[in-house]
Amino acid sequence: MLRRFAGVTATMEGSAPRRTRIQQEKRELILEAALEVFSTNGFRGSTIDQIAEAAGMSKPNLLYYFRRKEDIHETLMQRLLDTWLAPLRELDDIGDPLTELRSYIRRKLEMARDFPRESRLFANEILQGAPRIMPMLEGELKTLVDEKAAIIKGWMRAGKLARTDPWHLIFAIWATTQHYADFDVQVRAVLGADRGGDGRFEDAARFLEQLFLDGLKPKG
Amino acid sequence: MLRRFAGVTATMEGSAPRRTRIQQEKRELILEAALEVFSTNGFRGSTIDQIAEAAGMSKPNLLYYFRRKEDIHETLMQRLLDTWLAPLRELDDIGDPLTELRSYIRRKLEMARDFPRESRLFANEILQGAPRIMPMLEGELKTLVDEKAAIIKGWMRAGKLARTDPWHLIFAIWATTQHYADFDVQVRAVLGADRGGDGRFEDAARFLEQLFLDGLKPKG
DNA sequence: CAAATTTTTGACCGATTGGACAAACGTTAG
DNA sequence: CTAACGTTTGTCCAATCGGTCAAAAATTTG
Repeated sequence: MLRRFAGVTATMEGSAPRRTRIQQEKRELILEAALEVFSTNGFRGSTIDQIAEAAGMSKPNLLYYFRRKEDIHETLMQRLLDTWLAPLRELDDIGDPLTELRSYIRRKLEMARDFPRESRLFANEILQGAPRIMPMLEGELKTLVDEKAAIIKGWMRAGKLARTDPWHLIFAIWATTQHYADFDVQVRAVLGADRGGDGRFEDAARFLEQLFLDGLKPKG
Repeated sequence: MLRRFAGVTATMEGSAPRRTRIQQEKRELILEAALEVFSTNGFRGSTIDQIAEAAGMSKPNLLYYFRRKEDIHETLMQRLLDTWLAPLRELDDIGDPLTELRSYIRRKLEMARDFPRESRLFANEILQGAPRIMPMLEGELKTLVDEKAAIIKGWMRAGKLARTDPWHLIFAIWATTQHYADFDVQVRAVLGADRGGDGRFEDAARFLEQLFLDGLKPKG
């Protein structure tokens, strides 16, 4: 008799892998634990034992739901990318350009605040050369960014926005917002006990809005 | 007879550890190799064997110069921090504020271009919670940033700069410049073959200058 | 109920890890 | 030359790694 596995590799046929209630719950539990572990230790720095312990189960039990360590990481990555790019997808041609950009910045900053582990997981992957998601970067991501850069370029041509490089503008928004998730320890250490509390995201939001809209030149 | 070691732990007395010519050269070789390996794989993701091979020597030979893996990382970190904060230390009260900030941004961007491995080594450490340099962040770094933030605040009070949060301004400069080192793979993937070449740093410099000085609002 | 199936676990495996050690080798000073 | 010292390496070790497997335990199905 063939052995059965609760997990399904990503390369299998696209048909829904119909899972039992227990399988769904346990897989969810593992992914949650793995997000915690991977995001703070990186892929190679994390062990299956750590994830299993964080998920409250034995290692062989975990391997019953995900056959390989990489399968967990892959599943996590696929889910992440959808939600991670959602704010940029929402960037819309209709509406006032400055308002549109401001709310994109705000949404990205909220994601850094509410999903710091996802941000760090992504940062870890990119830092190490993106060995597992390179095709996505050159494909899906590039296409999306090019598309949005074209919209921004249109706004600039219409005189609604200062003329500048849309791609580097998007990079700057990513960098400044994700910084508050990826470099959180540093931000809190530098701000100190008094200013490093919960208010730091509102301070950041105010600052970034002013920076991106008006820059640093004094008025008048 | 006591065994001798070419390496000296950081906790030993501060006296110069007088080393032979060979020791200096080999230690330098190891640190160069370790920078390459650590910056792309993280601390836990790197092995002594990898570093030894990259340095062209056997593992026991490497361990003759650095007794533990951590000692290499620690030495690398200490050297890094000095040069890494040098641009901020240069930020000076004399001279025009906008010019001063512009050249700080340019210096940081040049460091991202010329020392990407150092940037990634630092990013790796912060991402994983800065377990090895936390005291430095709360001590030396915070002191330096507070000091420079006070200078910037002075400029703002004098009407030479738009009023905003100096700390978050420094974060934004760090984030936008280091992004081109830490997320280099992503930047190149999104820009594509034509625009992702050597010119990307000049494009970034132009964009960042405009962003920080004038923001995105259209003129007039 | 009982049979079939799914879930869980302890024991185990080969590979890799960081590091120890003594012996061999090279170099230098008297 | 030779003794002392500095350098290099092969070999080894215990711990940890990702992953297997068979059997026990729990659950679902008829």
